[in-house]
Amino acid sequence: MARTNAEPAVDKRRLILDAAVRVFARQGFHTCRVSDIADEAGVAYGLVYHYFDSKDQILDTLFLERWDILLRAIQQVDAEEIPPREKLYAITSFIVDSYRHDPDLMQVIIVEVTRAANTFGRTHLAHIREAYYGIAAIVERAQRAGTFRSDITPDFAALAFYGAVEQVLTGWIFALLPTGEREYDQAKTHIVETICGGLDQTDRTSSTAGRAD
Amino acid sequence: MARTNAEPAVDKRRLILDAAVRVFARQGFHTCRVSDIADEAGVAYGLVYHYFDSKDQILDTLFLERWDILLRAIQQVDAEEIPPREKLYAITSFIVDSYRHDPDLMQVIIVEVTRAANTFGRTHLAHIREAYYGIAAIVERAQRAGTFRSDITPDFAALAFYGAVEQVLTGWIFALLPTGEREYDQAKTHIVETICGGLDQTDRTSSTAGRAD
Amino acid sequence: MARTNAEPAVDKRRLILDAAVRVFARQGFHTCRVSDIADEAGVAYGLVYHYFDSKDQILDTLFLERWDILLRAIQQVDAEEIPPREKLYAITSFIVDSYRHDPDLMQVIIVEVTRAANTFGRTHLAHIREAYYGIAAIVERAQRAGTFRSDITPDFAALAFYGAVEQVLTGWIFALLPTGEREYDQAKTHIVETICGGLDQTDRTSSTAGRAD
Amino acid sequence: MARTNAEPAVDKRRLILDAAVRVFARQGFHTCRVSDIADEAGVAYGLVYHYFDSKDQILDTLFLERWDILLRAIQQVDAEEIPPREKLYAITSFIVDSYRHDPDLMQVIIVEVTRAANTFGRTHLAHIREAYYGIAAIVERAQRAGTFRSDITPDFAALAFYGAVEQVLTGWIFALLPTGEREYDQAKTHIVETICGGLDQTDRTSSTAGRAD
DNA sequence: CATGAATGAGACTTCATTCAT
DNA sequence: TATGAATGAAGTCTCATTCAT
Repeated sequence: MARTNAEPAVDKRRLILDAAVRVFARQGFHTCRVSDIADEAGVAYGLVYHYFDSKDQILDTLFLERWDILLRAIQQVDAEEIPPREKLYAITSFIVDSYRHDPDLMQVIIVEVTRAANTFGRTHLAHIREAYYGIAAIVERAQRAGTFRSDITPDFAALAFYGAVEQVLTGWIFALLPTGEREYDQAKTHIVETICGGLDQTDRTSSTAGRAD
Repeated sequence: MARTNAEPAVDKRRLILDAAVRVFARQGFHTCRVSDIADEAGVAYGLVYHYFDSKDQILDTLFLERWDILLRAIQQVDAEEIPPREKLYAITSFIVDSYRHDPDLMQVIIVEVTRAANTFGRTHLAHIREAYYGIAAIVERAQRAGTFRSDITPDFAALAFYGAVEQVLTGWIFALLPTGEREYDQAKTHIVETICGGLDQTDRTSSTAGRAD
Repeated sequence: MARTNAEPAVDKRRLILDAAVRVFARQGFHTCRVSDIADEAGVAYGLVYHYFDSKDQILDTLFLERWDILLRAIQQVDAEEIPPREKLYAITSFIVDSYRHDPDLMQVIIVEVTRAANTFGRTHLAHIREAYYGIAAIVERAQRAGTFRSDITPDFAALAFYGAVEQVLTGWIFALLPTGEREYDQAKTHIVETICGGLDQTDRTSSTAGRAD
Repeated sequence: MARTNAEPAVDKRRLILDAAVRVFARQGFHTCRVSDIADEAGVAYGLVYHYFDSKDQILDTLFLERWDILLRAIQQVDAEEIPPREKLYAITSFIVDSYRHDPDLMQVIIVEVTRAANTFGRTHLAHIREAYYGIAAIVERAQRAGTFRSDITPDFAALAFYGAVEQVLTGWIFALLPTGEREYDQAKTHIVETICGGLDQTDRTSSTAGRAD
């Protein structure tokens, strides 16, 4: 008779989603069973199907929730009046911080969706592509402004940039690269430096927005 | 009475491997059944298990066969006395040409192994890592020679470089980028230009070994 | 609105076990399929795996359930203050009555476990051995009391006794011996008479606890 | 051009049978594959099927070869003019010595045929039964001669006797009883003593044909 | 006789999803 | 909402047997 308002004590739907993140990260989407998620969330098996139509839909939900935030971030960054290099830095920073704050979720999104080209990657190709387009738009504008070289197509540049970022995150996920606060911040600079400045030794007087460490 | 030597008329094992490449590329590893491979190869179901212990082992075999060739190519390139930028170009060229000559096989390797971080990628992590190390070694040497900047770790640079290459191939596989002879050759230059020269507009008089288009 | 307690209308697990007894007895463990059990029980295929990990585990469960009862019976008999011959009679009686009351179950236990030395018999050797030990303990005590001769080791006597009992049941199972209420009761006496009294003609004034027929 | 007579250098058929005995004893009939037998025999896979119609037939052959020898031995024993107790001793002795001389073969016959009631035991029931009948005939004659008691049917006595023998062999096979030359000889006496003399303590002046140890 | 590659039916087990309560 | 028992389709792998050489 207590709680009479509509708000439930706990949002079971959220409970399930959060549990799914942990389970997917730990066991992988295909290897885990729906019962593992229910167990992790501490809810009954059937309740998962009360809130979600399928196991797939849980991952879809997790991905879309987060990816939309990323897309909006990219758009927002592009709208700002800052140099393109800073825009790319901002995007890199957003992604890296996303991993820093919730490594499980980002691992799931990258490993199970973005890199899972044959399954969810294919399903969400349109969404994923939008991120590329957003980045390509930044590149294109920079090219028109003369800040970026024009002999590399924006699409291509966007792919290379995103590929580098994703690979670095994959490196963290699979312990190919050291992790840590310092590494995360360095990575932001290094990615942008690599993609914008290139690996070649040149006379460098300015660095990425003074963030060089 | 012809063929009297021990060589069989057709190498059924090879037949199965080649069929598996087509089936994996078309349907994906997890989606296809072993019978699909047998049907595609035109052999009996059981023969697949005569030559391979499991469905997994078929993919393992395909991956290892090809990946070892890549690893050797990287080592060979590193041993040559050419500028680091040309080394990276040679590696990129090798990978892109591999895709050009057998897109199905490269698709399978990338989509089902290299990017399938939670399944085969994990199994073959050690092999995959060796490619990174090979590239990192090239970067490191270039840094010591003063040709590459030294503020980006070789491991990091290798990951970014390989990430860009793989993402471009993924772009072709999923039609995010246009394909074609011209595109393949351009991609080689662009990847190296992006990673080595950077996206920034600078005074560029020389390009990658005269291969600029 | 009737049944409101947690007790299910029918215990499906029990339903499956009982069906398995009938199927194993009719077709043999190796010859039957899991679907045969499910069909016999009138449940879905998957439910069998909801309650049991494997087909093997079903047989294990059936065996262990029943064998533990036998072991307890042997222990109980040994604890009583009756002559050793009566103890052996009680054990024989218990086994024979088990067969009388549920011939299918006893057939399964004997044919598929106890006599299946290479498969389940090996798995449950420790349990089976315990029965021998229990019988051997009775023999040993009788030898110390001077009731049984001491030149035959208890282990050996136990094996011979159990072997005779099991062979008689096998005789019933495979129609080598006539079955029926009368035969079951006679068998009890005859087994004990044979093992304790021997086949030799002697001056016999007393028989097994007055149960001679 | 050497060996021109019809006799082959080695009897491959025998080679296969002997190998099968070892493989069946080691791995069990159901657990081993036909290729295991071929490997053990050092012959090609297909040759097994040149000499035998099926895997089953190999076991059938092994069993029948040996069992016929046993049946003949029983008949021969029964034909002799010796006391029934000595007849049973002779049969026991024959079986125990068979195990002593070729434990693998006897293990296979007992474990895979005689005790495998649901598979080969059923197939060869008629043959197995003949052994019981042979023993029962001895008992019956002894009953008519007044040497054996008449209140136990010959069939029943035969089953009990054979059951005890088989169980003792099973005890050796599965290490429930100690093995060794001494144990084998003692077992002969003990089995006959148990079945003929009984476990009861009585005034015993004569033992089994002076073979008591 | 001898070889071993080739065949293909068969059975277990998994697990996402449904549904009655 | 909440529960978890019930469903059944799907796919891998085994291995006895056949057959071309």
